[in-house]
Amino acid sequence: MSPRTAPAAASAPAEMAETAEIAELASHLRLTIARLNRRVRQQAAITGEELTASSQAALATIERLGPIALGELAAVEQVQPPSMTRIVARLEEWGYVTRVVDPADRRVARAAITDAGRELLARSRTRKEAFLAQRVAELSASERDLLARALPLLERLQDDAP
Amino acid sequence: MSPRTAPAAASAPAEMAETAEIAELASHLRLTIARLNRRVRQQAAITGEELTASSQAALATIERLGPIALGELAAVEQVQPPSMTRIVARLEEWGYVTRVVDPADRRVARAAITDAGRELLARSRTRKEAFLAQRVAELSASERDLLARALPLLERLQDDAP
DNA sequence: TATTGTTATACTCTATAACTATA
DNA sequence: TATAGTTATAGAGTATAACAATA
Repeated sequence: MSPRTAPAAASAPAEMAETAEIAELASHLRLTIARLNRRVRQQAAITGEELTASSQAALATIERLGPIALGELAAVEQVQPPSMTRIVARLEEWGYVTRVVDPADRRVARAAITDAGRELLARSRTRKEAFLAQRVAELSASERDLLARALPLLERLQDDAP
Repeated sequence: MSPRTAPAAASAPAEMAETAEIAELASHLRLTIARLNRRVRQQAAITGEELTASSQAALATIERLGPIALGELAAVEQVQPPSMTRIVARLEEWGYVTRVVDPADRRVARAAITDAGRELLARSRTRKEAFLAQRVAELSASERDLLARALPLLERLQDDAP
């Protein structure tokens, strides 16, 4: 079974307190995520990061899921198809992906990563000069460990249909 | 002293591995934060959340730091002054804040929260129907605890000048 | 002159609606 | 007809540059 628990209602005092605590945590998380995201995006613009977070996330997914249909990619990345069309068009323009029409069903366009794309991802993953990496480096080892363990939870919060 | 450590360079093999791990963590964190933020924003738009994350974050800071000058508020929220002018103008329009000109220095405009603003914040903090709150509720108690402990770290990553 | 905030303008990201090509 | 993707268009959020008011 899954490690998730889903309280249906809050009746006893303890459960009500828990519900309030959950709502508070969610609210706090939302604000923190938004602020941190803004900060990172701004800093990336200033220091001339190579890709925006959306483009980089799409590229990472293209690398991970091989030649992937744009519709599927849009679903994975939680954006609408037209947005993904744009993102992939730009990645292609810059030489990080290629688009191949599926021979079996010529309506389908698949995106595949290029060597340049792979190099870019590898580079960004080891960029120790980037803003966020510098900040992470300022944490203690145990704090980084805590962050690393919390990361899968953040990913799960955004996953589709539980 | 602070619990932070800042390795100046990576010379020994162990340090190099650590540096790579830090960069990887930062990269992963960036992508996760961006995706989660996108998801939350999108969902908020769909379900008609009362305020966007930026506005709500600004409002929360106005509540916390009392009548605050717009420039200071912009610095705290990590946005440029013109952006904050817009955000506060909208909050004022909707009746959640008031703007008062500082009598001592009439160039300064201070934003203060209204009763309606306080009520809105309280409401949003206990909104258990919101997308993120539902997802957080699906975590186990120990997972929520982990998240709660990681949150201050995320806040510190975005703080100014280490 | 220097500082605080505003106005004017533009850019990026993303969405919805309408369209094209293929099945 | 139904589906995959694209084009056209619009809106939110934020930035920079130029400006006004006050010190």
